[in-house]
Amino acid sequence: MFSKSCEYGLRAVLFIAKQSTADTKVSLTTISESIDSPQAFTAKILQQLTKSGFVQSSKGPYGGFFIEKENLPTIKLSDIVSVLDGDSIYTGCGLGLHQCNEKEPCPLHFKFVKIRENLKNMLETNTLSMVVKDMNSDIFHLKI
Amino acid sequence: MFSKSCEYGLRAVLFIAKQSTADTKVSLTTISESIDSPQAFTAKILQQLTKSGFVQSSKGPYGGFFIEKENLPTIKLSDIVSVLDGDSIYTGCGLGLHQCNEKEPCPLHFKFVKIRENLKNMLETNTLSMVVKDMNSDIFHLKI
DNA sequence: ATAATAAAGGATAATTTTGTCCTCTATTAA
DNA sequence: TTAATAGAGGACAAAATTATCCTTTATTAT
Ligand code: FES
Ligand code: FES
Repeated sequence: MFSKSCEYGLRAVLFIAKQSTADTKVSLTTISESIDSPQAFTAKILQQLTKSGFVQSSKGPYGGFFIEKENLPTIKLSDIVSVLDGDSIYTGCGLGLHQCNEKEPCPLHFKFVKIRENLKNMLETNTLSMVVKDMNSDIFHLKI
Repeated sequence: MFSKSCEYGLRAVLFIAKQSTADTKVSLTTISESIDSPQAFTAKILQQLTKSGFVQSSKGPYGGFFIEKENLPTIKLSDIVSVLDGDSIYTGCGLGLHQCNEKEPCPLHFKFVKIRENLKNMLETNTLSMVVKDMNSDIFHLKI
């Protein structure tokens, strides 16, 4: 469904978001150990997310990655997915036709659209605050 | 959502299925031109589908690919997807955790499961006959 | 039998994705 | 001002996916 980059990215963002509710910055090492992802690769992904402004970073001792608390309610999961995987998952044809539209649809278009809309809706209605709140229940995991 | 192999495979199967309702065998060349896919690559995909029994083939002049008419109502889209992409799309964790289950779910598990079930249900309830029937309406395309 | 047709299959290549390594830059504390 | 820490970024490497080429095998008509 998502690329590895996007999977790692979402897990990293959720981890950072959770820590940020307690004003805790987290280092790359902590992140990659906590979400069980390849460290250097995760660094690249976090670079994209900091460039796009959804994640903040600070260098040097006591530095690390964090998300501004006031942004947690406004950042949607779809924002992260868009940065890392683009929006072909929302707009692309499920059968790989070059353009997806109702005028020249593939035979599965109207069936795919429903599923795509479900996914889009789920990712757009869930903000980081909302997911982090769930994560207070300790049944949820970001690794293994 | 699907790999290129699976996209080409589904398009090829739908094309073959449509022709098979008129007892017409189709050659690789015809298929790849009709669905706008790389010919040699499509051949590999069709090999997998013939090995797995969903598609038939015959060599030599007047040969080509076809699907037994009586199988059209029983072959589901999910059968094709399983052959070409496996079933990780049905059972894998959306955030890439090694195992997806309700005991140690990722924070998006219960949201993902709904979407996965929608997709699974769509692919399992649509047989080749059903999709081919739609394809009689000439608004549907398999290329461009 | 022979030539033509068409799929099967092996080997290889190109491209994309995934992943690593090393140096540079910024920040902090001592 | 120096040493230590931590992200940024460039170069490179491995692996997986996508794609091509060529030979072999089977079938058909002549
Ligand atoms: S054209 Fe295929 S999903 Fe819209
Ligand atoms: S554990 Fe992530 S989707 Fe089930």
